[in-house]
Amino acid sequence: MGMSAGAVAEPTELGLRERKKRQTRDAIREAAVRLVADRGLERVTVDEIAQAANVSPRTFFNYFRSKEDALAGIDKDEIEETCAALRARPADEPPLSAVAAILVGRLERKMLDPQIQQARVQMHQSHPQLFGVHAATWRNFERRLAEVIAERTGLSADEDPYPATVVAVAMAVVRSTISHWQATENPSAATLSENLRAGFDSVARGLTPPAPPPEPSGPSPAERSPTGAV
Amino acid sequence: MGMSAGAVAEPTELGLRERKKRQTRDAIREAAVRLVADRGLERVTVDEIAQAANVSPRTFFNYFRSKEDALAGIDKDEIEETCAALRARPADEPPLSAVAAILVGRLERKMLDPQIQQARVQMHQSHPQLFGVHAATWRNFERRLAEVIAERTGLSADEDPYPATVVAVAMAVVRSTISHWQATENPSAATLSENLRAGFDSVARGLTPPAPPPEPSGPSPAERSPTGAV
DNA sequence: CGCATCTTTTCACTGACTGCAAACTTGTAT
DNA sequence: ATACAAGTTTGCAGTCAGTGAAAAGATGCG
Repeated sequence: MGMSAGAVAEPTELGLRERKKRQTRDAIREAAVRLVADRGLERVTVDEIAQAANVSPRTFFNYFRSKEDALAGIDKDEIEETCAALRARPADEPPLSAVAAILVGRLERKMLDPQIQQARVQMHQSHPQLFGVHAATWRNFERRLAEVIAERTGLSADEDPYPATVVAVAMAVVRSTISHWQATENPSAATLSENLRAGFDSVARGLTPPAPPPEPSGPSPAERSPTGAV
Repeated sequence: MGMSAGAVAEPTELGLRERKKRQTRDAIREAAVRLVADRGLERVTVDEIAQAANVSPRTFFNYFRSKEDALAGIDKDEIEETCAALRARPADEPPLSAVAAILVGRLERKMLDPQIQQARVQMHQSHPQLFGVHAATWRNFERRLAEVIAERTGLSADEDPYPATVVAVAMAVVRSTISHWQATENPSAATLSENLRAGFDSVARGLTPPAPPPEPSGPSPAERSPTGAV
């Protein structure tokens, strides 16, 4: 088949085969996301996704291991980037602060595209099963970060539970805060970062309880501690 | 069929129906865990589990929504019990301590049957997908505990992120510690509790890093610190 | 063109899971 | 005891997810 007259602007590094494959993959993913966003996860069959993407059902499984897999967007590169960012923090910074900083930064960057991010979070809220697909990846993510913390503290990631604990706790703060932030009518999107920082502050203070709001019964006014940096 | 001579010591609060249901449920769960621990998740079919539990395959699905569901370590009753236990802690105890206490207690009680429990933990390690199924349940569990913490602290679980954070962090400590404990050759099963307590202590101290062990670079092997713990 | 290689499709199959109606068990009022 | 209401288990028939194998169709290349 001769090349069509309109020369492709792209420097066609990849052969026709590779291009077609990518195209097919994208078509399937796009069809899956569109259909699921429309009707919900269990109201969409693989056959329908395949049909919408103009491929056979079997081809769907040539590209994705499961229906959920087609909806995932997990990036190995991001793990590496985040590890590098953690390594780049000042060496004398306390581990929790360092992890907090990179996780908050990551979130802030992601929130720049609220459309996609909101949709993704929403999807995880309404289909917690999707969490399962990512579980292995997140576990790996935590492990890698823990290794970096181990380097920074001079501990052994295998022997000492501390690095893993710091990372796990930090992740928990992020998850919990996002969930809480989603659940409340959030006045402004910007406050997520503030909430995160407040959460990390609270952990850094050993999770001592904050002063409750003024109760009608017996107000015992403990002084509010000034919320500084993490 | 007459009751056997050995009269049941239990004060039969529940009718025969309810008792049989629990019995069936337990039988299915036990069969599922045992078989999966033996052969791995994908080498066991629902039919086999049902057969091992002496019920029809259809009955399996009357009790559990999926194969994975039968392996979930938490049910509604347990959530209620744990919430009650948390409510029963001294009112002046710091929230983190209270949650730590009930979670450690729960774990210790479960570890009384190391066969099953070990298998269960192992399963989660080798089949991270199971987290997906648990995600919804655990989320609910966390939510209920957070509500109790909210009661205890006089905060609003909806408005203040603190209760959810405490619970989420505590859960993270437990998960992380179990995982770490599993990964290391554990000399004795009893040290899990100690590790958990150490982890919670560390959090209570704001996750400040512990002192690192002597560095291997210099050929001056300082005496090993008499670390009883970890 | 002709051949090796890769991709897609078809087919047949196992296993998860659901709805429905029949059969059976238990609680209870008579 | 008996009978009836209500709950539980089961078999059956069917849909959908997911896999292996081999035929059929593209593509790359000499």
